[in-house]
Formats: sequence, C-alpha cells, structure tokens
Amino acid sequence: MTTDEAEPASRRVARKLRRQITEGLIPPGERLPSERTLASQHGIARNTAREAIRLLADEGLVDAEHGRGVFVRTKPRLLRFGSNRYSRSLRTETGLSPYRAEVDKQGRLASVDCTSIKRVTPPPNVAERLGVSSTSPSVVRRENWYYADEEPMQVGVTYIPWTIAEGSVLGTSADMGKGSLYARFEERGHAITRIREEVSARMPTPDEARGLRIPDGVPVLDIVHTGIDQDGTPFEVTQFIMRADYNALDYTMLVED
Amino acid sequence: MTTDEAEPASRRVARKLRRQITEGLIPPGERLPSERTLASQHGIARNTAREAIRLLADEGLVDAEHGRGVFVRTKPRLLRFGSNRYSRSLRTETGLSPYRAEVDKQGRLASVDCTSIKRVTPPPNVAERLGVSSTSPSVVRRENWYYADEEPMQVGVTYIPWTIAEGSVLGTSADMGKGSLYARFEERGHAITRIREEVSARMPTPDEARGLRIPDGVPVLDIVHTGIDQDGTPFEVTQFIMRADYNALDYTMLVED
DNA sequence: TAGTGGTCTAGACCACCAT
DNA sequence: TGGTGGTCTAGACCACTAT
Repeated sequence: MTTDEAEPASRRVARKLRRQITEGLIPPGERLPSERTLASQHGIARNTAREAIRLLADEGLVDAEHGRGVFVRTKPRLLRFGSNRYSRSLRTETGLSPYRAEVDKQGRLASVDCTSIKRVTPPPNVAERLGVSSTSPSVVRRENWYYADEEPMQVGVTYIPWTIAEGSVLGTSADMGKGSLYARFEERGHAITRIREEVSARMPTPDEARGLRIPDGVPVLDIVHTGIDQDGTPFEVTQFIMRADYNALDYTMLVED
Repeated sequence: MTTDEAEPASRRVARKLRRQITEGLIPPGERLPSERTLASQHGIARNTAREAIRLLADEGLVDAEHGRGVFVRTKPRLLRFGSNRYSRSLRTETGLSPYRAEVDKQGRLASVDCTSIKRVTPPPNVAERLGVSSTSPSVVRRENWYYADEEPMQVGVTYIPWTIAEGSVLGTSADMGKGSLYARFEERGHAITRIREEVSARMPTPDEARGLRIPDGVPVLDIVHTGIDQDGTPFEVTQFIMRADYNALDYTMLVED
C-alpha cells in the first residue's frame, strides 16, 4: 500500500525495478532479470512480468534486445544545437557545417548524406512560410540525413524557392562547396540575418522510427526552421526531425521590445 | 506481404487501423471497434487485438477510456510560446503574463497557481547557471502550475538568487502585482535583455504523467530557461515541463556573428 | 445489466543470440 | 544448444460507464 489500494502486480514490479534503476542499483547498460526470472521470483505469470518491463520501456528507461535481454538505457551525451548554428563567423572560421562542428566536439564521426534533390510542389505550411505557390512545383526539396558514428541522428528536409535555387548548385548538387549552404545563399543575395524556429515534440511515426532506428519510449523533436535574409524575406525552410534522446536545442537570444 | 514477410497479426491490425485514422475514415473523437469486436473480426485473440491498440496508443494516435472505448485523439490547438514571451512591450501594454496572453488568444480560460515559495538549496545545474552555491540555501524556489480551462498545461519552477529576492515580493508572495515577475526584477536592477532556452524532449516520469494528467504516447518538453540582464548577469532560472501535445515553441532570433 | 477496457494466467511456438 | 525476448491463444475476473 504505497500509492494505491490494490496496485496491480505489473505496476508493483515496474515500480520496484524503476526504483532500482533510478537509485543506480541496476546501473546503465546493465541487464535486468529475464522475464521468466522476474515471473518466478514474484510468483506471477510471464506476461505480467513482461507488462512490467513494457511500462519501463514506454518511459524510455530500458531497452529490450531480442535474444539478449533487457538493458538499462544509458544516457547518451546530447548534441546541442543553438542559435549560433547559422552564424557567419562559425561558418567562415571553421569551414565546418554546424552539425559537423557539434559532433566533432564530442569526438564522434559525423557524416551527412544528401539522399535526394528534386523540384517539387511544397506542402502548405512550407508554401505559406516562403510565400510561394502550394499548387505548382515552386521549390527545390533537399533531403539530408545526419549521422554520428554511423547512427542516424536527424533528418532535415530543406525547401528553397525555385526562383532562388535556379541555375545554382542549390538545386542540383549534393556538394555545397566551401562554407556550405548558407554561403551559397549569401552569394545569391540572401544573407541569413534572422531565423525562426518552431519547435514541437511528439512520438515518431512508424516510418520515422524505422528510418532513424528509434527505440520505444523515445520522442522526436520536430522543428520547422525558417531562414530570413537582410530584407526580411524568408528564403529557406527546413523541417528537422531529431531523436530527442540524442539531440537538444540551446538558444540564446535578445529580448526584443 | 505489404511490408515484411510474415508480419505479426497485431501489427497488421494496427497498420489497418492507423491507415483508417490517418485517412480520416475514423475521424478524431470517434470510437474504434472494441477489442472483442476486432478480435472476432480478424480471427485473433482479444489480447492480440489489444496489443494492436497499444501500438497506436504508444504513437499518441488513440486514447483508451476505461469502460467507454478507445477513441481517436483529437489534435488540440497548440499553445505557442516564443521569444517575445519576455518582451517589455507585451508586458506593459497588456499587463498580462505571456501565458495568459497566449491562452486568451485561443479563447480559453487561463489560470496560474503558485503552489509553493520557499528558500532552498538549488540543484547543481541551476546553481551553475546562476553562479550561486549548490550546497547552501542560496535561492528562492517558486513553483507555478499553468492551466487552460482547468486542464494542467505546464509546470514552471523558478529559481531566484536569494540576494536578489531578499526583501521583495519575489521571495514571499504569490501575487507579483502589475506587470508580473519581470517588472519586479526590473525594479531591482535586472532588466531582462537576453534569454537562454535549453530545450529537450522526453517521456514524462510517472509523477509528471500523474500531475499533468498526461495520457500514454505524449512526451513532454523540458525547458531550462535562463533570464540574463543588461550586464550579462543571469538572475533567474526556470525549468518548464510542458505537455508536448498542448504546447509548442516559436522563436525568432537574430543570427549573431 | 450489458458492454467496455484493465489485469492476469498458463500455457505454446517462434526468432535471435551466445556458447 | 539453452536462454532470451516476440508473439499468440483461450480463457478468467475485475472496474468502469452507460442505460
């Protein structure tokens, strides 16, 4: 009788395991007792022990590995992406993309894969933000996958008005050359001066979970990023989907009146 | 044979229901067939039908109500909180707190409940950001609960250095008076000029799920907000926990060099 | 009272992993 | 080969909601 009258057995066992995990008695990376062991130890059916473990998995505390066991999830170091992600100084000094810079900082191997570049009709929310047609192929769509040590971390889908991308590498080439994407925009008269980032979080769709190899109990950050130039014109929208257990955001900004 | 060889029955049924939901055949608010109905329709055991529904619940698509049925979750309108949340003009023009302003905008009834104010020893991450001792009661801790139409939306725990709060309403009173919290800081020589917001997302702890009445398959946004004054001194840290299905962030910021 | 989801049992077979 | 998790069955009783 610690929380409820007549607490179900599955929750009781889950609570016991949760306490052992949070108190460090079962440290990160360690294996939990097997479902069959838990069942016999607590005098319950295997399915009931399994249900207890499911509760912990849904909280993101443990990870089941088929044929091996259930393991306490280790807290990975978060990649942190901030407002300086787009600063010119970072861009010109290091020549690295902001993503590579952050992954490098943690001593991991960054790789970025541009999987598709094509001219498309933009989704309505993108068309609205860019002020282009949502019924004609008015944008170039670039899809990028971001990895650290071969593990997928993020997907970013960038939309660029065709009027801006036309005739440049923006619309054709995976290789952005020195200084990357925003240097190319600047050459074409769009210096990034403001950004808008709309941030929400949710559980991944099955497709996203598969593509990003996201385990149970891990949400995604869903970010709609808009790049705005010196004239206040939005010239690029990118939708990022990030594993929330690997990525965080760190913004510093002026409070404007 | 649509996705895998030998797809499990539970996933097959889940996929069918998911398609019906996303295509609008079962619209938001509508009830799904009961577990027993699904079982007999598909020639599977009730537990297998139940597992299919669980998959959808973990994705945040449906919500089970004991004794009533399983319902397609309605997409609530998101409350959006932005960088202007702390602007002086918003503060002085409306006299409303940023939270009330946003909830008002949606025609809902906002209420804020300050549940506790006390002098405490701050957690290490807070002490670090404020530059105060993490081994003595160096801060005032204020806990605020935010509601819309009686439903809990957010919790915010604010930490203020004792040296700043001492002798003012900041350390004693739930009522912040006209212009709210940041007007009081300004009177004491700390005008909010920069903010830092560290944003991550995760599944709620059982305590958070209970307190905020968060259903399965809904993550939380976990935000560490730091207020910085005209001299670059951090004078306040607030940790927000927000239901991610009700709240989003919308930041616009200058790209600094 | 009838129908719903919530929990549980005691089995079974399969797929995967390590030895 | 033996142990692990993944899936499934065919029941059972309980708690909650609506009528």
